[in-house]
Amino acid sequence: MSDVSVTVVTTGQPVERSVSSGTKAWELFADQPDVIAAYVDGEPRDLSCTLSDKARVEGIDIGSDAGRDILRHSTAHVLAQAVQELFPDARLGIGPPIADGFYYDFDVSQPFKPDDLARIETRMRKIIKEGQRFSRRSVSDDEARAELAEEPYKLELIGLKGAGSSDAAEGAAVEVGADGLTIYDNLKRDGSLAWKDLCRGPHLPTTKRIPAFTLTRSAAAYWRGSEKNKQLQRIYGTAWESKEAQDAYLERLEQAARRDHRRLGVELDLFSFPDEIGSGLAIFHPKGGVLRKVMEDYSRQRHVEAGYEFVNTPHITKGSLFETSGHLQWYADGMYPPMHVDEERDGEGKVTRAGQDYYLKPMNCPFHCLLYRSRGRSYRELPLRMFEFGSVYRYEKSGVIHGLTRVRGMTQDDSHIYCTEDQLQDEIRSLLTFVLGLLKDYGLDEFYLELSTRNDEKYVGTDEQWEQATDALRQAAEASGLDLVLDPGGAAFYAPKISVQARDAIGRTWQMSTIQVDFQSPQRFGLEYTSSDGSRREPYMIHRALFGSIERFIGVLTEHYAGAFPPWLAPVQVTAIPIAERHESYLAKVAADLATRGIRVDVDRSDDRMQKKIRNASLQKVPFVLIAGDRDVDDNAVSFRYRDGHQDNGVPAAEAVARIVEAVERRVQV
RNA sequence: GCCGGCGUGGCGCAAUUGGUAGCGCAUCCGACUUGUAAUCGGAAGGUUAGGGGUUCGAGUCCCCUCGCCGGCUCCA
Repeated sequence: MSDVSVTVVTTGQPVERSVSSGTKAWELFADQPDVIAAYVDGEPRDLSCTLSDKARVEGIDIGSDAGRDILRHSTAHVLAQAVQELFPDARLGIGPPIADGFYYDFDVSQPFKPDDLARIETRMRKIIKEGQRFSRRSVSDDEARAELAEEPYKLELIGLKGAGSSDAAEGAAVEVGADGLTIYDNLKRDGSLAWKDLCRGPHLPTTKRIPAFTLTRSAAAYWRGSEKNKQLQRIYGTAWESKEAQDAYLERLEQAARRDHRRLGVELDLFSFPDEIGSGLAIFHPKGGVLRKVMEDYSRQRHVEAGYEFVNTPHITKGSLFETSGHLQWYADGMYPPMHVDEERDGEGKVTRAGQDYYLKPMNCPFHCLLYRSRGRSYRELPLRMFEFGSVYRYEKSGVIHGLTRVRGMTQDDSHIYCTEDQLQDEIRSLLTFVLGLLKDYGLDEFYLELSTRNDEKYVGTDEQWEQATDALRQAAEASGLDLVLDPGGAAFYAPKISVQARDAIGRTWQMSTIQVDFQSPQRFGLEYTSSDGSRREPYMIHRALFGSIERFIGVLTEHYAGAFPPWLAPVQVTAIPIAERHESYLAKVAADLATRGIRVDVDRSDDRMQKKIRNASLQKVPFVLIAGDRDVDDNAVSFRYRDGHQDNGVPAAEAVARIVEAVERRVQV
């Protein structure tokens, strides 16, 4: 038996090894139980693959990103096997790994019920216990078609194989690679076939190598992600390299649930959604109202400094405005239906006076275009920056409404900038700086940008216009130095956009600000200005919202801070707690001092015990708790208690006031 | 919009096979006045989301509407 030479890479160190011909990858890693697959010349492969001469082999650890993907993908296979054993009529969709888990789609006559998930999970554990081997074999297209004759969705994927991955469903790449087709057989200990699936692989060596998994939920999902297709039943699950890793993940989910803004909105008395008003329509309670006011006030101040002019426009308009803008053509479904007014009829019901359709506005831009057009404009007044907290109403589909982050009524911090071609680039760049600076002031400081380009099936305007607008945005985005991610086809019908994505305290990203360069609206509204040479020109228009909407931004910040807002945003900044009733008047004086400095302070005069008052202030996440008893009164001092429980006792009252005022003014977190 | 789940006082939860709606917190009243996350006692509060049906009897079963939750699709 001849030897072959392979290079084994462990922790970055390549080592040449000579092994006998026919050696399989697993033999190199026999002493490394965490290695479940290997890169062979850069390609992920099963450990059962045979190594060729000069191969470069690197083990894939089950706990690495690549390893977890393989683990989860293999677990998805076990799920599918269990489902087909329990529900023989179930047809297979696709089953890829996803962030933190996996799913598999099935076409079944009856949607899965919660009880079914429990049964399926039990069956999966049985399969795992059996230690079935994942065995790979190559097949021709015709062989695959013959073997998978009962699986119409797999056949469809085979048919798509050559068509380019963009046509296939997201996640389908794990089933069908660019190369030849492969089928994975699940073999029992005795070598008999338990199950098989079309799959590119690689997989774990055996089902026994799944250390921890759980099925999380079932839901419907459209085949290949299109509403036009049939809905399949999707089962989601998660799988981890150890029980501990899975527990940590489940704990993270619980932590995330605890900072859910919908829950905190109730607990902190910030806002609510009374059924009587309607879905997706929030009311802000006094504490949420203060938060909102502070956010708006600061935003207004920054807009004044940045040279914006403040405008105001109504909530409703005749439909013709949105015919001009094109919104009725493209987004009528997303608008509240019109109010038909002023129509008159005679006794026989015959219309004697035609009525008018009024719409709730879903956008502010057409109004701002009218504002621009209200008189002749000179190049001297450009760039003209109009700002408005504009309330808009969108008839979002019932299934998408979610707390404050997806609502039907919202207030945008909306702005439209009209400028010359020469000013466009500078304007976008300074806007980006402005946006990022503002978001940082609110405590978000990790960003990347997304560039959404034309949707070829939904747009107006010429190729040149789109190219120019997209280039302008791309250049500004690249100049920002932030990571830029492409979102092909993600633009609105009238303009490409840059969106600022912000990462929150637990690593989730949220789309915040958007900046769009629009050539269409100025044209549709016939906007122009007189240039220095006396000619009439069409201005460029930039749409931008920094918060997106105030509602959404409050939702995001609530989750980012888990309700523990920095002092400048906190609805109640200070709660003063007397040790006993006789200390109330002393604290009232300190509180009055704070109040004159603009601090939002409450003295807790309830007849609860002071321990209870501390608990209440903690639950309300008040940044500063000031406590005073005999010792403090005698020393004209107060004792600080911070949200993390740490103490700072005997602080002179004047210093305490100064400390609080400074924290608020500097907008720091405490 | 689609699929599934759910809907009990302000909030969080109970109510055996259909058999007279309970608890904790919050609220109100009273007592207590205490140095760092829940003092004690009492009172009040619900047409069980709304409507219809089955039944001697419905919070429990069936239908419709509304709303919420989890996904999918969508998001100007």
